[in-house]
Amino acid sequence: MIDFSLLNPEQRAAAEHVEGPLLVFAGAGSGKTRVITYRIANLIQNHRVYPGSILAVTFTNKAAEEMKSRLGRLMGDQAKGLWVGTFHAICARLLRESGRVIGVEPNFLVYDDSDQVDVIKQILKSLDIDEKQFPARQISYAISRAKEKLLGPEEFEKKAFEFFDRVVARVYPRYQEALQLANALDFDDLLLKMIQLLQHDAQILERYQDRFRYILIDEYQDVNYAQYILVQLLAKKHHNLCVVGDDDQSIYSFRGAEVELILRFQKDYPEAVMIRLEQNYRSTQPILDAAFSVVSQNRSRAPKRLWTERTEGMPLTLTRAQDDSDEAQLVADYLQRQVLKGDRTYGDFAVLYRTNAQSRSFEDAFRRNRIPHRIVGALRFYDRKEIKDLLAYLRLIVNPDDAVSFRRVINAPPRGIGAQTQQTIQAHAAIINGSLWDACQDETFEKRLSPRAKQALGHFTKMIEELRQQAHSLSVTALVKNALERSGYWHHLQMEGTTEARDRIENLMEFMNVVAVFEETSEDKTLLAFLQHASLVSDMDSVQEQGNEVLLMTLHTSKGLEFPVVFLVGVENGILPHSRSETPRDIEEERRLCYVGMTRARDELHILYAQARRVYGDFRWSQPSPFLKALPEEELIPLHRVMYSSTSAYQGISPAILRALSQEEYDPFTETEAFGEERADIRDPVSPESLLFLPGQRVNHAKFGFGIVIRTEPAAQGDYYVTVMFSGATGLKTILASTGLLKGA
DNA sequence: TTCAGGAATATTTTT
DNA sequence: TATTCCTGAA
Repeated sequence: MIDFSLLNPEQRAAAEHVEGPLLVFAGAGSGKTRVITYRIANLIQNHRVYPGSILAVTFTNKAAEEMKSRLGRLMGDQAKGLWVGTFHAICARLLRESGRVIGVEPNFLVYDDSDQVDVIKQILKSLDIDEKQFPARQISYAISRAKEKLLGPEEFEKKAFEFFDRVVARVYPRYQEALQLANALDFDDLLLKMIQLLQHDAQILERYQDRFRYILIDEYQDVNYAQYILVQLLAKKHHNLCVVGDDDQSIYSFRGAEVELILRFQKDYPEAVMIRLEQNYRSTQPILDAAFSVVSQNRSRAPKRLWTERTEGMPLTLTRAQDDSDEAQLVADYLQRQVLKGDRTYGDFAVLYRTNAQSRSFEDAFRRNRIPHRIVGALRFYDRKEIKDLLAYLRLIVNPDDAVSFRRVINAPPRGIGAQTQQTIQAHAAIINGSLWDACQDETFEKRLSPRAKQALGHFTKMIEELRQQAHSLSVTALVKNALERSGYWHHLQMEGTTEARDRIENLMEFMNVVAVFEETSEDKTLLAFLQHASLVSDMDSVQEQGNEVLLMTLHTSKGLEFPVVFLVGVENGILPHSRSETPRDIEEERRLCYVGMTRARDELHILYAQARRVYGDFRWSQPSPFLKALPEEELIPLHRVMYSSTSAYQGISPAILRALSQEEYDPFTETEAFGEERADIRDPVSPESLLFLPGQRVNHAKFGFGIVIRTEPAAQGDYYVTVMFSGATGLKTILASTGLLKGA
């Protein structure tokens, strides 16, 4: 039996809802996943719903995994047979099951964005369109947006009036043909084809409607139009649709997400029950208040406000830094102190920023200060060149007609098949109206090549052909090994001997681990199954294990996570909101981004901005973000005040006391005083250089002379002991940092 | 064919 | 400032 007593009344109402549409507004940290899992458990255990008739859709694999494991914990084997997965994974699975009737072969592979761009580049070349004027990326983006709106090439063509769109309209149909030829679907196609399938065949539609009697969509504020239509189709018959989301956390409109769709839910389903989860189990009240004051400036949002039982808490800090490196140094100083005092460990902190480029100054500062840290999500595992190359080999083994993979590996590593030869292949393929692979196999083709190229190409095709043969008998692990060896890829990397090559080799070995795990856990152990699996998981959760390190990430990647202490940095006009956001709609999304960042914080939230920063090389002045004007000013203190106050137990002390610690009133919006002066003024009494000692550092003592710091350990009252090895006969001594007898040397 | 150096370019990125 | 992509010389 499920114990509902752990839920608050609203959570419980949502979890106990059985029939009919349900809309749950689940604010940040409101226990959303708990509600979802309890509701599913309730359906199965108390209402005898067959697990296989429940469909739970998420946006990320991580969320899907999380849900599965929590369901498993809650009810063990009873959760078996549930459909839990991302939109894309579920569509892929269903299309393999019954996509044939609309011409989708079950062995299709999925093209990711860089594959798309590659295809489009080729098309641009063949159409003689200038890539400078019409970048492949932008065209691919335009096609993707069209598909999200369910516009096929013909429909798009009819609506394409602008110059750029006219070009897109020429590329789009060819792009589709190219995918068809390679038996590939892109991410958007997975949804598009699924919808086509359901609209094409009433029987199949009804079969799926009956199969998925209970549908649950997580993060509903992020659905795009295609996903919305798909959900409508599936839920049409039984109306047992539960959507969970938070319009305040909609930050993916550039990927096609439409907030309006969650706000419209009650119009779509007038009988829908609406529940708001407003109790927050994560942050302190000051943090929630500040976050609310920011996001409530938005005009288009459903009314709601988070509250918590954690009414006491450290007030936010708002700090103006001199420039970006000063900003990073301030953060480094602050967190280093907390760790030295024993109040926190490195893993308690997260630095959140708007753009990836901002990570640089923090990396520099953290490295300088020997602060363990990790940048999250900058380069995804499957986006690495070596991994993509290897995957291309594997895809080519499964399907030699895959043009993208063919081009990718034909000369990687360099094997003497250069641009000239590749062009010849391309041209011949066009003549015989076949794939690149077909062209190489064609008898009349060889005459067109130089002997040298002929030999090189012969080696290549023979190698692929042999690997293809082996695919029937060998395990994926063995195939991967063979592919790396036979292709010369492995050897090539080994020869290079650079650190970079070493990294690549390491990544490839990590990849082999992934393969091994797949072979252990998957039922279908074929290479095809592996590729299909790999194309839908990008983040590789397995290598993301936590260490005790400060995490750095963009605001986007921070969604769904939480940290004891959050530094929200670079909160400046032009960065947050970003200068590229123009319309009021854009600005509202930027504000939500700010809100998402703020609500990641459990105990402490520190907001920083710089007066100037280096942008693409040159210095530029910045202004604080207009979003900050919404913050309750009387609650704000700059970080220096907290840092250099003699009170160690800053946690839990009242805002009044903290304010009293500061000598003067602090107004974050006046730009009058010279910052340098203010800074010196604050730092002088106890500058960080004089109090912060790290192992390995050289120091000078008033009496003992020179020495090297061996270790530091927390003492009372925020102070700490520094153990130093002094030169000469003095040897080891332990000195209390606050005595001020030690100086950096 | 390859590789080195110069020009162009630089939000966010669940799948 | 860094990175990527493209062009021209060896």
